[in-house]
Amino acid sequence: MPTIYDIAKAAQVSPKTVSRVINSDAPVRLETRQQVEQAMNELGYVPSKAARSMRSNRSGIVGLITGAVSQSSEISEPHGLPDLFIVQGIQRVLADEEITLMIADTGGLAKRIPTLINTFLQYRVEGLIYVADRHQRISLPPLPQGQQMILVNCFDDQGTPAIVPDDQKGQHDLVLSLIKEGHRRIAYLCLHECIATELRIAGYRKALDAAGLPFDLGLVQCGDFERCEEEPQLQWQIIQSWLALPDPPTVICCGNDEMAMRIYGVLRTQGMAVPEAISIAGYDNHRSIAETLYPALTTMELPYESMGVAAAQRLIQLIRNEPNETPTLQRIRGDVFWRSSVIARP
Amino acid sequence: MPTIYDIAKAAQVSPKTVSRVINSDAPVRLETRQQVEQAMNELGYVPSKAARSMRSNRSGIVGLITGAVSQSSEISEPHGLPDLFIVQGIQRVLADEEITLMIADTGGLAKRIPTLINTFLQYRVEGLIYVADRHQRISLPPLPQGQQMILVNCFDDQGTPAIVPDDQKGQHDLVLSLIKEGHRRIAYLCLHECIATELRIAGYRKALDAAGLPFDLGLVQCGDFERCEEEPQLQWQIIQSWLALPDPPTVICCGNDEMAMRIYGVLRTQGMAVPEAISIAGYDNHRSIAETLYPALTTMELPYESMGVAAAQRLIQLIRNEPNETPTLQRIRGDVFWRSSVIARP
DNA sequence: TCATCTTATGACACCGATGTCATGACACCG
DNA sequence: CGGTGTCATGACATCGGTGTCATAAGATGA
Repeated sequence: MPTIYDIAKAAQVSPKTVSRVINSDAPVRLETRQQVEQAMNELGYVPSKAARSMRSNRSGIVGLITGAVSQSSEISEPHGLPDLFIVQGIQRVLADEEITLMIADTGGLAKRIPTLINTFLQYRVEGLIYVADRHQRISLPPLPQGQQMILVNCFDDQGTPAIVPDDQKGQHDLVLSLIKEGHRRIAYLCLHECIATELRIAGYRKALDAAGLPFDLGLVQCGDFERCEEEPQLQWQIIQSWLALPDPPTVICCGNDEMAMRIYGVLRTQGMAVPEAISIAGYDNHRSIAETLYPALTTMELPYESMGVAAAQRLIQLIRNEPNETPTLQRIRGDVFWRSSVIARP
Repeated sequence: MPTIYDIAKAAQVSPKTVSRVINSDAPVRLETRQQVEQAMNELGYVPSKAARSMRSNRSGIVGLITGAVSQSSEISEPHGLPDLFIVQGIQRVLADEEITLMIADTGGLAKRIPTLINTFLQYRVEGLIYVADRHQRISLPPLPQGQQMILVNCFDDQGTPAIVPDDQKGQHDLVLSLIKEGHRRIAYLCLHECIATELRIAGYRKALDAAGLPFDLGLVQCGDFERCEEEPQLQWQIIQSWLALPDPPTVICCGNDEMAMRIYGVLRTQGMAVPEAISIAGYDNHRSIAETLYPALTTMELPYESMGVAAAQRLIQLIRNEPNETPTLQRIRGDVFWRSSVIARP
């Protein structure tokens, strides 16, 4: 691979002049410039980032760490991996700023994180991004003084800037649009207990309150049985108990689109048509499910791409030392995606 | 960020001795080593890859380019993105070899590829990996002499080493296991015309041949209507025409798991139970669909992770200049995942 | 016409690591 | 006791760029 010295020799100028042509940071005579450019083309010159960043102390690299990390377990569950959209959002913003993204995966093992961070530090990354696979509280090892970091889909107690989905507002908006379509009895088949579930139940309740509808504790049940053998039966039992009520629900909100997909199966096995017999709503807008299901699924977007964009923009602000008045915890809102699994009620 | 000079000063030795402690490539007196190590801990020393790679000419980086690139179109379709598994497989192998992966995304725009490659060359990557989002023929710009590259999920005409799924063997194995379970009339609702479809139809036919079953052209139909409004009706028309045959199929192979999911919906709308009335098989083993559908979907694995592993291993061989007798085009096989959407026929 | 300024260029040091070679202190051997 | 070998360490150059300063040529102005 040729260097500026090779180019300098070929163009019969000094290396510094070649540098000036490359960076156009000082005037160069047209004729000289052309000689240099010709030499660069002929020799196929590619500048060395290593040499450059050594001199300038700016690597142009941002490091990203992903993986299923929680304080509690080390289970790497086969996740749907739509959190890749977060990465895509980040990537897009960084690419525009000519920043290169280095990605490392924990493979679900939290203990690998310090090693990964260390590798990134060796490359003198200008910033770090940690992406969790679900909304959670985390705790990462301390970083060297001055090293910028952003958390995505998670947050910590040390005041690290964090980007999370606005789960409360999300469920709130979804339920509110159901109410607007005439639904009065709204069941919620939620996920296991976690931060997202907690927030979403709060949002669900708030929406009912806002519409002056009563909150019926019986209409909120955990429908997440971790895909065990008996899950369909257990889910059907819950639904049956709801249907047996004097005032049964007209729509079921599911904890996520995957659960909604399974509920489609359960209902149809029992001869209940969606949405004619009962409406179904999901959460996540996991497009390969929501758009593909038949009928297509009404759902609330988990704004992964927007979160990625927000994270990258915030990190760039930090790197450039620009002033920002964003709160530490930045909540990103999604949209309701209205499809045919919910029908209006008079 | 401290350098070896800072460490050297603190430990009262020469920078070279610090280097020796770090690399343990020459004997250092125990006492001296401890002084140096203490200084490194106290100052929080992190070696600079940039400086290192400049001296050694080895960056320890491999660049990966992904994105929907084809010769024809520039449409970035909302793909299920399970090709992330390819990246994970690659990542895992490279991490073990202490190679860092840099990932760039074309965002579906082929014209960005030269720029991305150039960026990687600036970092002096030791190898490049190009991952396509579906099995296809591609054509990439030429690389500098000696720059190693591997294609994944695609291949070219220049003899670049490539890793692709063995689509023919895959469909062949799937159909063969259906036959083993007693199915004699096997319908195939395939995807639009593409390399994978071509190969899979060949595999389907070969399996029938091997079992001495006749190939009925009428049982192979394209069921891919690009999610248009009328798709369910069109698909049902095809299925209806099959059911009207004097000897109707007992199982339908779908072009992928997404299509299988939609067929579940269509069949149930028409009051047909899966698998009692008719069995369904998919392709891809897109787990968030196959395992979540009810009943769970029998399908052929698209061995993305294995492909990633194979690609990384092959690249490392190339980088290390190890001899290898692998053919240019390396086909990776997957397994049949037998679930409850197919029942045995007597 | 000479001082001053601008333009175009080069010489040289430096970023942070490592390879090469030199050197001083011992140990060992004949 | 002198020659040889090993061990532990340091001086110095080098990788490929860029920042700083110097300098020569030509333009401008008093």
